[in-house]
Amino acid sequence: MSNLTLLRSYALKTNPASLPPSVLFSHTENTLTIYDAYPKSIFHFLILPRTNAFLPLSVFDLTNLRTLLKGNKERAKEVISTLNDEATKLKKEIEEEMVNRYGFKWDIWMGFHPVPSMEHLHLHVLSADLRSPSMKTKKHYNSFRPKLGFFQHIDDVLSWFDAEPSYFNKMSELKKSKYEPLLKENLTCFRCDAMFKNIPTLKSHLEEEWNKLVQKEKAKHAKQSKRRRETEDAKSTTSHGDSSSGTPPKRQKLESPPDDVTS
DNA sequence: GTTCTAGAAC
DNA sequence: GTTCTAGAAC
Repeated sequence: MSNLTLLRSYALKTNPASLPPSVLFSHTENTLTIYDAYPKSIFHFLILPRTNAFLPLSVFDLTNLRTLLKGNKERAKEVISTLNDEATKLKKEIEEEMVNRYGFKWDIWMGFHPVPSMEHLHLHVLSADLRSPSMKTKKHYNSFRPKLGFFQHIDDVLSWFDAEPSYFNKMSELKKSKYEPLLKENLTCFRCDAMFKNIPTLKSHLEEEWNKLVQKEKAKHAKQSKRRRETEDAKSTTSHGDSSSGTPPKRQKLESPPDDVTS
C-alpha cells in the first residue's frame, strides 16, 4: 500500500473497527477519526469522511478539498459540516485530556491543508503548541502556522459557502502555485511573532513559550484555589483546621504518540 | 515520510 | 570546525 492512498484505504473500510487501535481513535457512520502518524503537536488527529456516507459523491470527489469544492456545492457543504461537527466533539475530548494531563487547556486548531501530501480529504485537529518530536522542518511548521495563510481553518472554509459565489469560486481553486510558496516563508513564532533563523532555535523558543504558559496556568490555578480557600474560610463559622483542599491534580507523563500510518 | 550529503551559515 | 538546510534518491 502506497503512502499516497493510505487514508483512502481507511475511508473505504466497511468495518473501521478492524483498523488497529494505534491508527483508529473513533468512528461514526459518516467519519473516521485517526491519530496522525507524525503528530506535529501534543494532540494531533485527522478526521476523514467515509466514502459511502455522502453518495452520490464518489471517492474521487473526496480526494481533497479542491476536488470536493469543485463538485456539488450543497453536498460539499454537508461533508465539511459533518467533519466540523465531529471535530467539535473531538475538541471537547481533547480538552478533557488536556485538563487531566496538564491541569489546564489551550487552543485547538481545526483545518485543512490546501496542498495535502496524501489523497483523501482529511481535517487536521491539533492542539496549538507545535511541540512534538515529529515537528522537524520549515514545511511542517509553516503548514500549521495559523496566520500564515496555508492552513485553511474550517470556520473560514465554511464561511466561503455563504459568501459571494465569485469569492467561493476563487477560494475553491486552491492553486498549488498560490499556497506552496508560503511553506518557504520565514519561521515566525505563532504566539509572539518573533522571527527565527532555523528550526532548532524556533523549537527552543517554542519550548520557552510552552514553559511560560505552564507557569501562567500554575499561577492562575494557585490563585483560584487560594480564593476558594478564603471563600470557604469566610463562610465557615466552625473551624476544622487544614482540609488540604489545595492539592494540585496529578500530572501524567506525556505518552509517546502511536506509530504507523503517514501524514 | 526517511536518509544522505553538498554547501551555506555561523 | 560545526550546525543546519534543502534537494535528490528512495
